[in-house]
Amino acid sequence: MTTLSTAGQVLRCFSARRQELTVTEVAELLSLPKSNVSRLLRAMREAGFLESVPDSRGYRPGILMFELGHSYRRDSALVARAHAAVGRVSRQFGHSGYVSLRDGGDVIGLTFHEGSRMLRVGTPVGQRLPAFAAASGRSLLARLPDEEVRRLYPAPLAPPSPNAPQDMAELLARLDAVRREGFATACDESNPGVGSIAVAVGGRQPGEDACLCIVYPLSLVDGTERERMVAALLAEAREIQARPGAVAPERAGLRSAAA
Amino acid sequence: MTTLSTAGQVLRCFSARRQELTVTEVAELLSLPKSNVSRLLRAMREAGFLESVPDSRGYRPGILMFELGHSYRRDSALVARAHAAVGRVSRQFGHSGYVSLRDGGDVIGLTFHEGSRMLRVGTPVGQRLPAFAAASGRSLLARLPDEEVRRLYPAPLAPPSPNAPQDMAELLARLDAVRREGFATACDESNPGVGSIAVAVGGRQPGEDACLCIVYPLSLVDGTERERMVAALLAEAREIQARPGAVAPERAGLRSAAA
DNA sequence: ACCGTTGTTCCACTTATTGGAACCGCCCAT
DNA sequence: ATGGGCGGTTCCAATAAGTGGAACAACGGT
Repeated sequence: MTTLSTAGQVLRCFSARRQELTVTEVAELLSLPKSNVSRLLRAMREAGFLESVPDSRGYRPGILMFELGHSYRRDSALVARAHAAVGRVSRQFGHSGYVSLRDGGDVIGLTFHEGSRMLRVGTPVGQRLPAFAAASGRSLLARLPDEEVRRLYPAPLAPPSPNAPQDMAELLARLDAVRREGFATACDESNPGVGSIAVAVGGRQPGEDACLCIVYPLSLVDGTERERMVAALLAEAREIQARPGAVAPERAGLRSAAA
Repeated sequence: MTTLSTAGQVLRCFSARRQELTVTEVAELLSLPKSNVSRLLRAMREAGFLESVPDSRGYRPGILMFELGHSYRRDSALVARAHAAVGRVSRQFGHSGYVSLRDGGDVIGLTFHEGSRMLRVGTPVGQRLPAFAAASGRSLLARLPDEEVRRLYPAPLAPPSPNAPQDMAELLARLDAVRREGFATACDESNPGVGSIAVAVGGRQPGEDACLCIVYPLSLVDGTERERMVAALLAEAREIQARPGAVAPERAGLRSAAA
């Protein structure tokens, strides 16, 4: 193991839940000697990857991570168009929408358009979910051959709810349905009370796909509205696929703030 | 030099301008042999710090950076209160506002509240500016002793505009004024056409300070409005300082999206 | 003041990193 | 077509790092 890959493992220990970690916690999570972890975390702090939390022994990701995170794919044409498309559907129905990407067996929210109804789903930006247990994730997984999906989940699936696929066979069956129908849906899977509809759009390379997803409170949406949202998302995705090089979306205001 | 600190240097080569870098570019920027850079970038990709850009030789920061960046200080009470306070002043006057932090001799935008006027200043979130040439930066620098400010800028200042401090003496004089008056201002410094007013609030530790900043188009604001904005910001900052442990701001909607 | 916990330092051992030079592959100009 | 030129990779011995068990130090709590 190189120092660099261990450092990567350390960073993966952080999440929205775990915003702060100590030497002992990291040592246990990664099964490493405390001595190594102690030096590694200090070295990562010196290098800017981490910072010490004041009045605490803990470490947290450094401001360098924050800075880098905020220009991620800022000028990707595909993401920009997907974001604009999601925004249109979101405005039309009043439900929140977002664009997400796949990273291995997970999906991560990339951009968000907040819904306009009083009861609305909040932002998933920067959050990681298991792809197999999310509409957005399955819409992206469906673009891979079954064989590759199997490789992404070598261990048995750990479904977060009874509505999620319970094993590989069920997952593959649902992916097949996504391939036939062109969209994926989920109800009460990774997030209780939330339903979602997702359509993937392709980049030039496989693995460079993005996903358009609308999320809504289950209590608010009936079959008719759901079908209209599916149709709207499919139409937007078709438009993106049909004309790969089309216009980027507008940006309002002066470009960047002063101080 | 350890691998880790070199990796940190590599990441610092990226910015809003430079979203993608090749082996040769990094080798020149850091004055390192191409052989090392070639291996390092590959190792950083394997570890998740970077990803290869499709149809290009280039590398860009990886999705791991994006993920980590989005939970940075998400649950800091100081930042949350500062953000809420900036939001109130921003709404009152219609101009954009933001919260920023100092990192060495730079400031970085952390949260943003968009203005409501047709002409408004855009987001600085995740962007790095030289602290000495920004109102937000000077409000934070003013909390340090002169001696430490000198240490932060060992080389002669490189002012981005004639309105910025041209040398260390002028900077220290302006910091002194900030300490007396309690706020900092800037016009046409790092961003042309933009004026700004900034007030710092303190964390428990020095260096853990945050800055409340209002930014406006110079063409829209006269002396009277400016003074009222200064007063509003000062009042908010006083409130934060007076009651360090007070309430966090509201968050709307269901907490996190499903998929 | 003591104990348990957490983090750091030490040191011999092992392994990775370094950087010059040679090499590969691609694109462009002749 | 062919020979640069350029960007990137690979090779290798010298060098500098990382490793982990154990002893040690620093806190916090009772």
